[in-house]
Amino acid sequence: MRVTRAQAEENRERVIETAGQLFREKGFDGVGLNDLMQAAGLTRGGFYGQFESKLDLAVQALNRAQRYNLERWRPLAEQPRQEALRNLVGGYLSRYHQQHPEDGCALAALAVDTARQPEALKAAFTDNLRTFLDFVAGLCAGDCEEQRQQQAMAVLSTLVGALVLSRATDDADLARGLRRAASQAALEVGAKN
Amino acid sequence: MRVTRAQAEENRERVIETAGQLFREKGFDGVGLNDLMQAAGLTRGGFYGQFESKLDLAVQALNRAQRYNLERWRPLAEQPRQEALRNLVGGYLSRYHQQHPEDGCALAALAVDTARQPEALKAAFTDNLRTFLDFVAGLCAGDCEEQRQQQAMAVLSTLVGALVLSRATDDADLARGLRRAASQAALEVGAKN
DNA sequence: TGTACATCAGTGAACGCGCGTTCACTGATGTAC
DNA sequence: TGTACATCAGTGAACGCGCGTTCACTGATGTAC
Repeated sequence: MRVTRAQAEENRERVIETAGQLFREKGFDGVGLNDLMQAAGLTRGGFYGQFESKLDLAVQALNRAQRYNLERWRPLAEQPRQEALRNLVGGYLSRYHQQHPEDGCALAALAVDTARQPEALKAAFTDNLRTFLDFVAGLCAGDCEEQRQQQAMAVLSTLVGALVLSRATDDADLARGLRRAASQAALEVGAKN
Repeated sequence: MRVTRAQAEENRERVIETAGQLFREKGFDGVGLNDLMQAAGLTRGGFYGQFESKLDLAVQALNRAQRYNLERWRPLAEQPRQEALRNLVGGYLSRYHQQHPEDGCALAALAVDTARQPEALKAAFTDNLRTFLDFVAGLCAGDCEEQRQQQAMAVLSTLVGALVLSRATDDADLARGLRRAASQAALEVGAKN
């Protein structure tokens, strides 16, 4: 049952991406390696040929998911700042993003889970958080770098909080209210100079 | 091994409170009924004499934890609005709250977990969220109820996001930066009229 | 107030199940000649 | 280029363990007389 090296690498990648989706949807503890490998079209036993441990995979899946996620926002940097910020906020607090954690920001989907996991994962989370903050800071209107960093921290906190709360409620109106109110506040905070 | 009715009731309460702490610390999936009952000084088997299911307990524990939590903030309503809001924000984004989810806001500690759980739990979460939003709205400075509600949603989103992110990072400076920047933004948003 | 007995809070073993991880094995791939 | 063999990606059974849940049992509590 051996497989081409290229095929093996492709399998490995598919496991990482599938894991990224499943973890964001169900949490680290909510996904078994069996489900995971099956979802990637492989069998249980192959896992330890590809990864050191579940934690090892978690680190890679978090990195991958957030890298892809950032890549999707990246084009915004071409737009005028204010417009870009508006688009970021609008996209981040869209109904789609609320309803599809598996295809969204890993920081929001996995922050609480990460807080309960070993240092290795928190370190990876921190890297990704910093990268995203830098990106958001680039869309903020403050007139010095330090101010833009602070704006980015406030803006991202608002976005993540609203997303996380809106996902936890069963009331669609309340969820929309949260996203709307947070959008407005985030824009105000980020567009000041 | 039968026990006084009063004692039984006391045991039940202790299980609910212990569960509230453990769930906030380790998540719903991170706590087994065995650990839980042991932490409450009882044995595994007694659980189903007291509760219908783990989900049933989760609902009660979430309600209890958030009720206690709100009671602690309640005295702020006696203070002048602006001061009260400052105290709420300062306390919510304190280092202590960051480091002690088990003794803090259940909305922040369990939002992501709740999003992955059955409707019954999301409904309970929603009730508690509404109650907390009403309380926060009472400390906001907007000049009509609707505006204060929107301010409360934005403020709480900012608080929850900053808390959740600060807990997931291993960098104490970054965590402090997030709490600071979010504090300032939340105050600005909530104190406007 | 004292005795006889029904109630039921809590015990601890057991249920089937899925977890993360290990391992002997398979057989196509990649390599050496 | 063709053959012989070592490598190793992936398989599937098995490991010990803890999960949520069930249940027969115990014995002090609460109740009826």
